[in-house]
Amino acid sequence: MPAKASSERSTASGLSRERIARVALELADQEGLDGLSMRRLARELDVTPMALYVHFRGKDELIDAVVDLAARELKLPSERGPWKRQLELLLRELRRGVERHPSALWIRRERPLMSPGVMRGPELGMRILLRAGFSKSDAVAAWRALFSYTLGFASFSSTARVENARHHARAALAALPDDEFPALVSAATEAVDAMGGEDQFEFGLRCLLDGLQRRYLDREK
Amino acid sequence: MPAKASSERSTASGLSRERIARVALELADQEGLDGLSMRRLARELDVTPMALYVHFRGKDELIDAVVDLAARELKLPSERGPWKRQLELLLRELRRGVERHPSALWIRRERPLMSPGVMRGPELGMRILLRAGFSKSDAVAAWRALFSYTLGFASFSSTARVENARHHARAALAALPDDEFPALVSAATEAVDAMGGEDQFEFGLRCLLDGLQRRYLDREK
DNA sequence: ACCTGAACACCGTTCAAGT
DNA sequence: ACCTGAACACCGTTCAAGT
Repeated sequence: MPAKASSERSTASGLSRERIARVALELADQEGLDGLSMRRLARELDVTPMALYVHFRGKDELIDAVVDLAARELKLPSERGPWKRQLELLLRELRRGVERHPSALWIRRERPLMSPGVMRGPELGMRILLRAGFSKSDAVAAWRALFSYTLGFASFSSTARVENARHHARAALAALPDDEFPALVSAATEAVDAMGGEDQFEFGLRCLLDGLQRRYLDREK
Repeated sequence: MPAKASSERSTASGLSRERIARVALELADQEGLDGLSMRRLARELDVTPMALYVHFRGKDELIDAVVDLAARELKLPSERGPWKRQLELLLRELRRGVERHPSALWIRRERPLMSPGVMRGPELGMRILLRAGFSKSDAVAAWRALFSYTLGFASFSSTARVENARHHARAALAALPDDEFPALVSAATEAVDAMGGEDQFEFGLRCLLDGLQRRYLDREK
């Protein structure tokens, strides 16, 4: 019987694309992106490194599957209520997804991954914007801005990183010469306290949404 | 005589933190972040891998020096004119810096780097915001949003990546089932055309600045 | 102080072989 | 079709030794 390529049937040793990707995601979550190696993953699965190459062409393909898997976990919000509220919920969920699987974000470095799993978020975002009255190209621009802000915040202000980073930051800020960095030194306490909070994220997000509405929607009235 | 990228003559013992970091940055620019290895860098410098460890404790310390070097290249704008204009110029320059040295961005993954070189930008940003009338904690929040947006855009919408990515994106969007992704498929042309332009960046930036002004400054009047 | 050379414990991947 | 085992060309870093 011919098997579909994407079928999740497990073989004698219990290996399948599904299972490999899931264990790889767990491994990356626990040990960080550097901990996710083909050899380490094979060890985790009690299998030879080369066994993985039966299911994936190489590490890149495996990694794409891992990111897609992580993206599928997102619980997309319902499409009810004001458009700004819908986008808030969507981007909050996107950020929480990245928070859960930080390494999945850094995996998407050079090549843009556009598998169906990862495109569910963008699809919903575009739908909300189009329905709100944005033209196609305005909607694309608006989504781009919202998306950049959200992933940028998750990348450089993640709470996970912040917990480890806070004392480091405090020391680094204290070490800056205050004749050269007066603004930073004077606001050091505020800066450290403010690192990576969910509130900070939501506040910036609302500012961006306000601005988008003004520039794209209100101008025609 | 083999043509070297670096112009200055190196004597037999001409190794220094400065020179090592500069060659490392060139290497990362040319070959990507994966091309920057201690062994490869040593080969480039006609030296044993271990010679580098005389000047740097390890790869992490070297990499911090590389990022700091890249950050020092930024030509910060003058502090004249309206505050929104000043921030526009600053963040545009920040984005261009990342565009010039894409790998420097991805280096800052786990640990937050706060060397004097990289803090010049944040310092100026904070100064502008404080002078504009933002309170300390509002200024921190505002900078955080602007910074996240800028680096997020540079990370996920870089023109460098886009040139390589455009046809890939076109194919990937075309491959999405349009009953499941109606919004994306209908705006595919706009989405591909709009990828990573400088205009897109500036437009989103202005929206964010507008929103920040409304939420933080105008509310008190 | 500055650099070399050998060594250790890792990588991703190819290739030939086993079942 | 699925997996093993050995091999190749890489890593970062330690340690002892040379100058």
